[in-house]
Amino acid sequence: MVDAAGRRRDARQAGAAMKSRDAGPTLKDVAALAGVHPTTASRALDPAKSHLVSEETRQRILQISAELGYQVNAMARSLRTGSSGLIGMVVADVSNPFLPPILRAIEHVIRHEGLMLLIAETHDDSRTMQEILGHFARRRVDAIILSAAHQGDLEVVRAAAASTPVVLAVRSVDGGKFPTVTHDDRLGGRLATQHLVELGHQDVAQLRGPEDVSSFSGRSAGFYSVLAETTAREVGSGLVAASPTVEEGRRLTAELLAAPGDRPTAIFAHNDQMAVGAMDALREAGLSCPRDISIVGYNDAPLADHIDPPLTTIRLPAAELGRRVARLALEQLSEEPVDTSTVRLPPELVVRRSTAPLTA
Amino acid sequence: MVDAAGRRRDARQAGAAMKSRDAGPTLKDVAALAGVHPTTASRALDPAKSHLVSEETRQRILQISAELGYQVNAMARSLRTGSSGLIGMVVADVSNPFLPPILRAIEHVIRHEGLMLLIAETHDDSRTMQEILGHFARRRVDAIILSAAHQGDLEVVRAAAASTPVVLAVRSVDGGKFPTVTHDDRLGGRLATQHLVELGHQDVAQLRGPEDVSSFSGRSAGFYSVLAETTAREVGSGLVAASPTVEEGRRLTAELLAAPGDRPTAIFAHNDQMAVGAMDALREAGLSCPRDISIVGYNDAPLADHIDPPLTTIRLPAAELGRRVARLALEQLSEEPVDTSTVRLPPELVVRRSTAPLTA
DNA sequence: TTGAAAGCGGTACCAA
DNA sequence: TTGGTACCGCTTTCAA
Repeated sequence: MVDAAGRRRDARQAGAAMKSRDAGPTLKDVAALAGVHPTTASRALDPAKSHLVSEETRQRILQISAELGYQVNAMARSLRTGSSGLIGMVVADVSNPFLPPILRAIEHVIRHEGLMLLIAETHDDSRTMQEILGHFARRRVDAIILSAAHQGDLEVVRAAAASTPVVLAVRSVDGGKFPTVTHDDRLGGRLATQHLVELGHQDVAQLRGPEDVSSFSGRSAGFYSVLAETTAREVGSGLVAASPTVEEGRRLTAELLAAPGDRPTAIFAHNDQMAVGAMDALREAGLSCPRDISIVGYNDAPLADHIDPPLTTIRLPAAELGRRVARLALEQLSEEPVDTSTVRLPPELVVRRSTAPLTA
Repeated sequence: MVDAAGRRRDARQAGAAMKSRDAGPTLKDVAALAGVHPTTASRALDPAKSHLVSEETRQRILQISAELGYQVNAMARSLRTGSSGLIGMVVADVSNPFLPPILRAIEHVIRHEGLMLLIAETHDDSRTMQEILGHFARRRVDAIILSAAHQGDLEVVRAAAASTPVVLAVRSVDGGKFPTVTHDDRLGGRLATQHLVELGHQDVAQLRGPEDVSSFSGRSAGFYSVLAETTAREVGSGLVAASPTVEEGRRLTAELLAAPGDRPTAIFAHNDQMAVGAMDALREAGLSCPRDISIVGYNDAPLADHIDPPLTTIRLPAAELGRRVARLALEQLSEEPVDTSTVRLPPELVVRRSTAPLTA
């Protein structure tokens, strides 16, 4: 067996039988076997420049490259060209059911352009986010898609944006000038609340997510904007979940039901998990949904249509959002002037059986 | 404003106002400002070697580095050291609900070691998988975690493993010698089927996932192994889903119910989505679960405990599986002899209300 | 159409 | 403890 490179093989003699995987052919190897200069080999293998090489030598190089199983070293290339071909994506939590469809759309667009997506989770921890942004900076990602921002992260995001283009997805940040694609949480909150009011409900509660996340503050704003236009009123205003989980939804609702004073006849939960938790709490209190209390969720999570009762909820335009975010991120790669406006896609109301007219 | 590097700034004059983000300080800049050789700066910034530098100069270098906001160029470093610090993870579909907890565990371990996880989806398409493996190869990932393999991918995986250590997760591949961590699908299939048989069911059907995926063939094997030990028999053996979705579960079950001959009194669905689809089909046929037919799912997806009726299912040891996979992948980075044995973690049965004793 | 030289930003190795 | 040199693998620029 001929060793094209003839380097580093002595290690075999010295050490114990090492895996032979370490080396891998380089462009130099390909060039040597083809009897050309590395530059020529480089040109032949680059579709954008292969026209500079005679058809004959091009074919020879291509064939040898294939025979050797040559794969360019992306790090060497990136170092030289200044572009890593990586887009960094920061999410709060992959298991949040609205994310996968968005990720899928983004990845589709990104990979179509020959780039790769680097995904990392913050678990809504600001320090973790900073760590991740550091990683991304060191890897010289070409752009960052950030869908894990809290309002308090403004300065951190600004710092990251100083060295790498940043696009905000899903969650916006006030005060910064970042290109953003989200969906209209305020409208979503309005749709949910309006639906309840139209069903005749006058005593409405909401289960709020953390208010320093734009998604949740937007939903709250929508909720209040509808109340302001009607005679309906909020019951129990302090219901903010530390994290918007099933368990928190259950706990907050149990508190709400146990509190003295009026009981709501409808609840707007800021996501489906909390809505489901609310259902649990009702059941434990001997109440029934929707007979005693109507519930609206948010996100239209998988199986939300199969729970008992099927959940009325708000659906996001996930695929469209993902595509837009990806395209926006790609636009940042060119030297064009950056559009820092915010795109807000409209969500829609999905009516199922967890909501019903108020029974006098 | 002083430019430490003094390079490439003329571009500003020439072109239109460009983003000033392109440059970023280099090690050379740090060294120059600190009045030392780049080598010394490199050592000072590497915790493993900073003891080779006098405390005084070390502090100076650290401070200047911080002031400049210096971030090492990971590509340059990797090129020289031969290690990219990336682990490539190939999954079939991020939205598959059993994945996020596994990803989380893997990411936790990986990031703890200072590495990053590169995640890509195949959508169960073999060509896409090859593309992804190509990407990973070019980026010189230090190891690949593959949880998207089909039995037919043996050669492709082997090829990838020739240049990069590969660890199989969740799905195993017959015939190759790859270190593997999965859970025991055969046992899971047995637990589900045994549960049904113990409830008195004699006419049992299964909704099978694609049989070229080890997860599903394992579950089938478990199913049949229990039948062979009892007097129970399978109803309608040809029920293989093209993809294991709610809709496919509904369709196959509708077919099953419409077929002439005996009707099963229990169904083992190879995942929760198909189980839910089966429930839909029952309802459409005017039947009730579990009164007429008991149903067992697989994976214990989020909200599986809240659907109507709450789903009896099999739960995977996701976090443990993720940790093991990650550790196994990290082990491959050292030159140790590789352990190619397969670890199979035990799943557990979660009994809810979609299964009930056979009513004579 | 091809080649030569330089350099991207670091680190390994050896010398001082 | 510090510096000098070479080089990781590729692409760019300029010359032939």
